[in-house]
Amino acid sequence: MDLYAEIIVDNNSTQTDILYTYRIPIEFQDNLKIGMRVIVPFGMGNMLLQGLVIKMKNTISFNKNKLKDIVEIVDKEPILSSNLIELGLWMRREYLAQYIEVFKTIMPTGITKKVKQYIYVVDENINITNIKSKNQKKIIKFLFDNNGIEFEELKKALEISNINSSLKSLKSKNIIKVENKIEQDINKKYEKVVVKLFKNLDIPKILKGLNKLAKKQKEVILFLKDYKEIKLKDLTNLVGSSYSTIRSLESKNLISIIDKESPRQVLDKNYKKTENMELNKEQTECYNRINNSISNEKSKKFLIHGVTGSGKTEVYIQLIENVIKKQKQAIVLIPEISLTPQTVERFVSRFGNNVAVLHSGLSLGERYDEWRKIKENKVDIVIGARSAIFAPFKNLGIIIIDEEHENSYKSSINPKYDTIKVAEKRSELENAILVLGSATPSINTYYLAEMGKYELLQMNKRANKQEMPNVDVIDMREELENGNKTIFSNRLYNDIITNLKDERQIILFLNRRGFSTFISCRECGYVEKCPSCDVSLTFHKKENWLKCHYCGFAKKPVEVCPKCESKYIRYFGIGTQKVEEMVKKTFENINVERMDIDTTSKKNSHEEILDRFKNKEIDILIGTQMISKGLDFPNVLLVGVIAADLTLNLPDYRASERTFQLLTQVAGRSGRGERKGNVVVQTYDPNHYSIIYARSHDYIGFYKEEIKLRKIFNYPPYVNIISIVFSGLDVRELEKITKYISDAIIKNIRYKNKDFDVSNNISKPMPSPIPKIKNKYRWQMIIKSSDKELKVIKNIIYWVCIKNKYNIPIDKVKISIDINPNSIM
DNA sequence: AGCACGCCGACT
DNA sequence: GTCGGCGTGCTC
Repeated sequence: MDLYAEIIVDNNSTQTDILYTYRIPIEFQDNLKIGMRVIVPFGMGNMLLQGLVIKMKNTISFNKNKLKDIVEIVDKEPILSSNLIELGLWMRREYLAQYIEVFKTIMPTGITKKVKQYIYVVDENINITNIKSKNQKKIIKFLFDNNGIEFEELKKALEISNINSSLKSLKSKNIIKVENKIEQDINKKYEKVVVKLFKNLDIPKILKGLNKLAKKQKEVILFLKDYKEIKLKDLTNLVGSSYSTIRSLESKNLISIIDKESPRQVLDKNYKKTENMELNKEQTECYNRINNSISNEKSKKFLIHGVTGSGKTEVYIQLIENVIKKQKQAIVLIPEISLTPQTVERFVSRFGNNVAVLHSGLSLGERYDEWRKIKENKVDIVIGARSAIFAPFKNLGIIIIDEEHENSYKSSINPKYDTIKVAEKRSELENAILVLGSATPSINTYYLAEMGKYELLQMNKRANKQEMPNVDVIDMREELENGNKTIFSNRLYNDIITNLKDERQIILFLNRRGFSTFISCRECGYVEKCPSCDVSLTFHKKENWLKCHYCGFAKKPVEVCPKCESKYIRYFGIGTQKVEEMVKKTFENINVERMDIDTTSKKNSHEEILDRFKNKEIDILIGTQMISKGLDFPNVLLVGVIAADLTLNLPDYRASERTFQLLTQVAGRSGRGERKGNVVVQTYDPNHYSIIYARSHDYIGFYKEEIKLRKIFNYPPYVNIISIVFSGLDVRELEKITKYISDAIIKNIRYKNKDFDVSNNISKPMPSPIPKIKNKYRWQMIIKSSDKELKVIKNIIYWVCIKNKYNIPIDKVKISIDINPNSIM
């Protein structure tokens, strides 16, 4: 019977982004299934590539002569379920990505197999004088000493420009042969294990049979009495014997030494086991509502809006318990930055080694091991950052997304997917429950809850009946008028003093790192900028460097203005480094620590700082938004926000939303113990609604105000935003191409829909808010689209920008398309 | 993307 | 003739 497979080929090009059909040879027809990887010949050179089987069928609609055969099946079992394949196909259309990009995201990283070619001389006694070509002679000579060398190595060693044609010619003359071997990037980790082959009953007999001098061997035999098998390393350690002792026992067939796969240990197993906590009234209500749906086994979506400290995690845990009882599995997503041991511990201490953890801190091998634990049904729960949404569970029961509003749920690389949307889709495909949770839901999600797409569950009280902290807003303009030029208002200063006296710990928050944001000449106004990006350089005092926060460029600060040679160089704006310095200057004999990207770049430094804070070795912790999430330190009664305006003044439609979320989250770090906490918010804009509502912990009030503005100014959730960013080295060319593309898109949209309001929904192409990054100029166009029109517009963008229907010379520019981006900057 | 093919000019 | 360089066009 004829059977064909449609395959995604492992080739990173928009031009090969289609499904290719291959014939399935008879001998593979029984074993090949959708979701397996195969090796196929591709292109004119029949280069062997990995492919993923997406569909199977028994008829084809085009010329059979073009068909090639699948060469080999890679997997014994599908690595992707049909649900995950469908999810991937959906993502491709939704985010205008390529097949290969999507499926590389869904598959575990590094699983891709590469075919390597090994080159051999057929006859080692060949007479090379018969070979006329210089290059071919060179190759054969080299192969005499390096027979069976890998192709890439040969290429590197010989530096022959057109080595492929020389090899081809040699091959056709049967002088060399090429062997293909499939190699995988990551190898499983193996460990030697000793298996007992004798019965305990026979021990006396065995001991007698051994040589009198074989003292150690006898010890080992006796030791093995209590074991069926034991790791070689443990055995030699515990008995104090050497490997040779064990080996001689092996030669006597008393034991065998085998290589056993050992999963790398990602979690520290020594977490204390904890029991369920009793749920309060609100938690119980919430739990029951969701649990009903779990019992009904019908896909449903929930949004838990619960204030900071309302005990959402405990509800999640008890829901998961029930899901597992039903033989189903659970995915728990948390934002990357709060994926600290503190959060993971809560789940692991309840579920033990039934949990797999996936996050960016893992090595490729570790990640692969965790993935396989899920795949092989060794765990029922995965906890991880956004990519854990693709965990290959077979019977998914629930997806929980905590801190639903977080930016990191939107991917900024292709496919630029929104985890919330993907989770919605997956929960529908798998018939699972989706639970989103947040103290400050994103405006989008809350709107959808109001529209009935999510069932809204409110938790307004803190679980241990703690009171919400008191938030005071300080007008920094008044402070200045009263002659206070420091970065601390009188109020914050006094509060810090009292809290230090009471041996309480303090968190100070400023969402900007470095020392000064820009330096400029007072005489002529010259500002030091990055030579390859169009942004001002940030001064980092500790390293005495001006750094570019976009490309990492760094230089020593100037003492004289390079433009007018004036010595009056001034440093403007404050960052966390400056706050640190001011704290040290103002409050003596205290321990201060700063936590931002600059101090936490080393592995584990994040945890180390938090551990020291927990052990009260730090009095004042200063940090960026890194410290706004999930930290639960009962000894903190004061949180100070140095400048709330930073996020507020960004030219982005979500600036208010961000500010409100950030203030609420930071405030939530205060008063987690028995006593009521305090928050001091310093700002130059105390009457801004996001600050006013954050002060009274009034999410709903904020939401109502914000959603009104979104409607008036035509922003999400009322429209979708599509951002297309063009970047290239030549500005004039970039501008020209951007305009061609923009015109083509507008023309097509008009053609499809005469009534489309182009002037209100499509921005003219213009330079990006950051017009240059890493020497590449950036132009941008923004399209607003209703849900109804979105599909058509995306399709137009696909044909114009990706398939290049109009033959615009787009190969010189990079086009990045982002559907509903995090920010439009 | 990665490769072959074809065309051209340079070099033995 | 052979080799290297480069532009073009295709990949089931």
